[in-house]
Amino acid sequence: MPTIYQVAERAGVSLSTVSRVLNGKASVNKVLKERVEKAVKELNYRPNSVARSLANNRTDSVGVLVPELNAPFFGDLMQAVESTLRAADKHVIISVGRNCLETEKDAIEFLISRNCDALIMHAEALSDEYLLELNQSKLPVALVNRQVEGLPEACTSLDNEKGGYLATRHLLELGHKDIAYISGPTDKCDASLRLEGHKRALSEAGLPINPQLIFNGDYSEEDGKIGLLELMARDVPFTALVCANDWMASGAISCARDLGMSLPHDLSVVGFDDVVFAHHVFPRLTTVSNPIAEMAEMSAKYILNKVYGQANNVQLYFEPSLVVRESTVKHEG
Amino acid sequence: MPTIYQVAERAGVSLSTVSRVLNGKASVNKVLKERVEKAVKELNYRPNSVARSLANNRTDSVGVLVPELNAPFFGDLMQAVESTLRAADKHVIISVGRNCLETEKDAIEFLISRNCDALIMHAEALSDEYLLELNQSKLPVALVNRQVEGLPEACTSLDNEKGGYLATRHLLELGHKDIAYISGPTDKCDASLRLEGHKRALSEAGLPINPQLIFNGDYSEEDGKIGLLELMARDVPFTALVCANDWMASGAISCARDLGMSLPHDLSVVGFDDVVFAHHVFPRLTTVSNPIAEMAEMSAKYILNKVYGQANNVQLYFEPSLVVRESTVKHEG
DNA sequence: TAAATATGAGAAAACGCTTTCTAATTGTTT
DNA sequence: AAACAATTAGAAAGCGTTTTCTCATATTTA
Repeated sequence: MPTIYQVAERAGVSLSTVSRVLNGKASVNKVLKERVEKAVKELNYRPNSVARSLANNRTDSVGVLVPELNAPFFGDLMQAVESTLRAADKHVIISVGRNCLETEKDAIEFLISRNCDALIMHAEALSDEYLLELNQSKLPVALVNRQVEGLPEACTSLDNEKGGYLATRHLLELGHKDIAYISGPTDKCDASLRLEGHKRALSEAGLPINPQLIFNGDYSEEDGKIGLLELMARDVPFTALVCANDWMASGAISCARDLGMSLPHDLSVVGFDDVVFAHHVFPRLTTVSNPIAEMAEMSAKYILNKVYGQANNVQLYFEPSLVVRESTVKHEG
Repeated sequence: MPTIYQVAERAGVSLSTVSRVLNGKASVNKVLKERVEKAVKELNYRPNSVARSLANNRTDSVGVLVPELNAPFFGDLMQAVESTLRAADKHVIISVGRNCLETEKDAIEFLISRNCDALIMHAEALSDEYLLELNQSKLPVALVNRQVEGLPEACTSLDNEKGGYLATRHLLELGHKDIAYISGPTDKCDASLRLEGHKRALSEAGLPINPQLIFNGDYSEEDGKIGLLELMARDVPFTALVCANDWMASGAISCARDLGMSLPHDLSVVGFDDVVFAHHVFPRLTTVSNPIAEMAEMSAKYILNKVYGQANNVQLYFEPSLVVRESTVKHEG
């Protein structure tokens, strides 16, 4: 590997001059500049990014923390972040947090020890305070799909309340009056907001909120199944079901079918997130779109602005929309 | 951020000594060692990984190239690589190749410019020669799910031929005699091997190979649909269908249902890969498992051995197995 | 034309480590 | 007890850049 010295020697200039033409920050005599460029080509010189980082105190790398990698939702997130950052010649260091406080902290320590210039994360276990402190003391952070108090411009988020509202209103418009709800873990704000939206839709329609029709799940497919079984065991009839994410919707649907129900006729189901498999489930799932890829892209652009001096427009707040497929039908009667 | 100098000063030793206790390579007087460790704690010192890399000429980072990130198959791969490498304190730099020669080359250039110590890739467009040269001249590579001539120990792969064979034999055992096949792109060796396996199963059963029952797709969901339509248009009856991956199987299944067929009764379908959504499709998909996560883990371990002096056992060759679910049933009659 | 200012290029320090080389101290052998 | 070997610590060079500082040359102004 040739170094900047060999380039300088070959071009007959000092290494400072080479550095200057490479970085284009200071003006260099045209003749010398051309000689340097020629030498760079001939030697096939590529600057050593490690040495550059040491001198610069920046690594051009951004740490990304996600709960897991083998899930469609986070795949979309990663894809968007990678391509946005890559286009700016930054690289992405990934790290997995498993939705667990310890692991998330570890992962962040790991990324810090790797001298990332910034962090983009979809972190669920970490407290607001921790994130605030991190952002102030160590390095800039961007949060995807989460609001944290005190970091208004660093957070992209979705109007989850509206999402829950849209899901339920859709069912109401189809004539359903008895609507069950399988929630995500209510200590997570997205889950509780979705539930809020559901309740608001019911209230607006003048319908009561029956706690017997609400089950708290953990967002897993398994809990979709368990939730449906539990709701049915309570013996309060319902003709439609809203699930706080697509995984639980899928679990509930296959459970319903195993129970001998005919879908969507016997039960209309709405999901949330519109992940890639939503149209693989049968009947194809009516769901609420979650623009995770766009949110992730905006988080990346925010970092590009904040840390690398770019000037992209960034949108922080996103609206969900309803995607009507075949898992919901008019209530007859 | 404290540097090694401040630690040395505080401990009253030279920075060489600090370095030695940190790296544990040379022996250091017990008293001094303790003083250094105390100073490290008190200052909360963390070595600067960039400076270390510059002195060391290694970055403890491994580049990973995948065609895409928002697909379950590659999510599994990434997850396995990340956790294996992370456990060894190496970090993963990701890069996306889009299955396109230009992009894959770009991605590799990008990773090289980032001074990765090694590359792990699922590359489909790059030629064997290119990979060989890369491995010899620049940096060690590991190939996931691909055989390349001349790099026997660097490749993990699956017995695709056997996978195709298993899929078709399963249908034969269920009494099917007229079995259609939707292949992947036959210029990719995994696709052509799967097809070989299919043919061998037919031959062993004494059945003819009818080219009218074979359609060449491109592994996309869309082509599963197109393939089924085309096969049916050819007017050669069949009661079962093998698809060279789960995406095409899913496309074919939903197309069949749209055509008014009742599955699995009217058509048994087998997929390939057993990706996460295979059990979301209805009927739940019978498919051939592809141990991509294990292959990826082994590729990571190979790199750990080769580049970082570890001594893991690595398995390079994997056997697929059949996962029977509900999309295949006995042929009646 | 002389003095003052701009411009461009080289020398050298700095970034924070690892590692080789040298010197000093300790322990071993006869 | 003297000579030698082994062990351990410090000094300093090196990794490949960026950037500040300095100086020489070119340009402008009076």
